[in-house]
Amino acid sequence: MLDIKLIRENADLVKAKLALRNEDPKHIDDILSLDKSRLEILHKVEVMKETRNKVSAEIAKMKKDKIDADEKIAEMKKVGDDIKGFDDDLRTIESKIESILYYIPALPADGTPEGKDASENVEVKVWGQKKRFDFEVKDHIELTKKLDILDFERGTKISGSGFPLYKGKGATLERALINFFLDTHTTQNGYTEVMTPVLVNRASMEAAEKVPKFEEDMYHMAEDDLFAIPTAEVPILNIHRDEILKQEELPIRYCGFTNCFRREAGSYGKDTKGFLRVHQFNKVELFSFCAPENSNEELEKMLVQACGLLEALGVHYRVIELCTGDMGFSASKCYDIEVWSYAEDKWLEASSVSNCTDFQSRRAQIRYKKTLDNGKTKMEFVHLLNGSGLATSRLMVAMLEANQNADGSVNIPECLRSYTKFDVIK
RNA sequence: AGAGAGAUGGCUGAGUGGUUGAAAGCGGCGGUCUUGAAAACCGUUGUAGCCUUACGGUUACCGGGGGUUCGAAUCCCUCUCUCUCUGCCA
Repeated sequence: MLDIKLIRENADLVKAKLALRNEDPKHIDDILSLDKSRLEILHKVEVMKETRNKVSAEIAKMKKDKIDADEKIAEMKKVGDDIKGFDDDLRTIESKIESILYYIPALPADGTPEGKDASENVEVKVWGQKKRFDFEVKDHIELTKKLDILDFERGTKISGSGFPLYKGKGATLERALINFFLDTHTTQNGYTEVMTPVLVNRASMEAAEKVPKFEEDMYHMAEDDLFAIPTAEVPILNIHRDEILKQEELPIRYCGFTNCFRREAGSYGKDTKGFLRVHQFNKVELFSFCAPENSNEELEKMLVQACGLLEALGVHYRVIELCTGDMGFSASKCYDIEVWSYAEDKWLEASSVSNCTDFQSRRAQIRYKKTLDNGKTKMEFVHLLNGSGLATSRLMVAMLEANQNADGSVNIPECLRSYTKFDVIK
C-alpha cells in the first residue's frame, strides 16, 4: 500500500503518477479528506486521554491518602465516555481509509514508459531468431497428444479444464526444467532454495497485496480460510513478514519451486487453448529482499538471470518493459519475458520480473535497521522484488514447437539432457 | 478430534487493578581500566502515530479484536496461534 504520509504531503505527485495507471484521482481526494478529519479527531481525543491519565494518577494518590475522590471520578467518567465516542469515530474513518488504500496500486517508477495498455509496452531486447521450418509446424496440443506426454482430457476429468496432466517423458521433461532452473539459481546465481507451503492464510495474502483486491482470482478454502497460492511470491514474501532484518544480511535472495493456482475468472475464451492459460501451473520463483538503494540494480540482475535460462535452452525470446497502464498492482517497474510460439504466431509471456519497492513491505511490515552516516539508526522498509525464473507451461509450448522435427518428434535441449536422460521424445 | 497449559521488549523471564513502557538476567551500544583483548565496573539500549525548525512533548502498543473500570499487561468475552498428553495419520 502507499504511504499515507506521502499522499498527505505530495498529493499532486501521487495523483499524477496514478493517472498514468488509469487510476481515478478522486480516490486520493477521498483519502485526503478522511485523513484530515482523522487527524482533527485524533488531536482532540489525545488531549482528553492525557487529561484522563493525569487525573487517574491523582485519583490513585488521593485513594492512597484516604481522600474522597468521587467528584474527580464522576468527572473522568464523562471524559471516558467522550473518548469512547471519538475512538469509535476514528475506527470508522480508519477502516474507510484502508478500504480505499487497499485498492490503490503502486506508483510507477520514474522513467517507466507511459501508456494506456499492453499495446504501448516497449520492446527492450530480442534474443535469437525465428527458425525456418520446411514442413508445417504442429501446435503443442497436436504434438503432445501424438507423443502422449500431455493429457488435457484426462486432466479435465480429474479436476476440470485448465488442470493439465503430464505423462511419461512429458512429466520427466517438466521435472528436468524445474531442476535445471533451481540448480542454476542455487549454484550460479546466489539464491537460497526454499520449499514453501502452497496454502496460505489471509494475513499472508494481505501482506503480499493480493487480497482484498484480487480475492476472486484465488482458490479459497472457506472452512479454514486458506488460499491456494497464485505464485510462490506470496509464501516467500511472508517468510519475513513482521520482521526487522539486519542491514548486513541484505539482499536476502530466495528461489523456490511451487505449483501455482489461478482461477482466471473472467478470462474464459481468451488464450484458453491447451497450455496457454491454465488454472494450475509450475513455476520457479526468484525473490529478493533488498536495500532500497540497490533495488534497481537488483531488478536488472534478476532479469539477466531469468533470460540466462532461456539462452541456455536456446529459446527465442524478447524482453518488454511494461508501460504504466499495463503493470501489475504492486509493481513500480516491470519487465516481461516472452517466448515465441511458431504455431500461435505470437509472443507468449513466460516470465515477469518486478521491482515492488516498498509497496508490499509496508503492508507486510518488513523493515531493516539502517545505519546512517552519523552513526544513528533508522528503520526503513526493504524493497521487494520478484520474478519468474521461470514458469514452465508457456515455455513448454514454445520449446516443443521450436524443437519439433518433421516426423513429430521433439529434440531435448542440450542443457536438459543430463536431467531427462533422453535427448529426443518420439 | 478429546483433555490440559500457555502467548510479556532482540532473547530468557518476573509481574493479577493505580508513577509498570514494564523487574532481573543475557545480548547490543558507549565509556573506565588495559600495550591490545578478556574480565570487572559505570552508563545506555523498543516501535509507531501526532505536535514541534529543533530541544522536546504527547498518545498507543505486554498474541489479535471487543468489553468492564476514573484507571487494565493484570478482570470478562471472543478469535488466532504454540506446547504437553491421548487418538488418528503420509
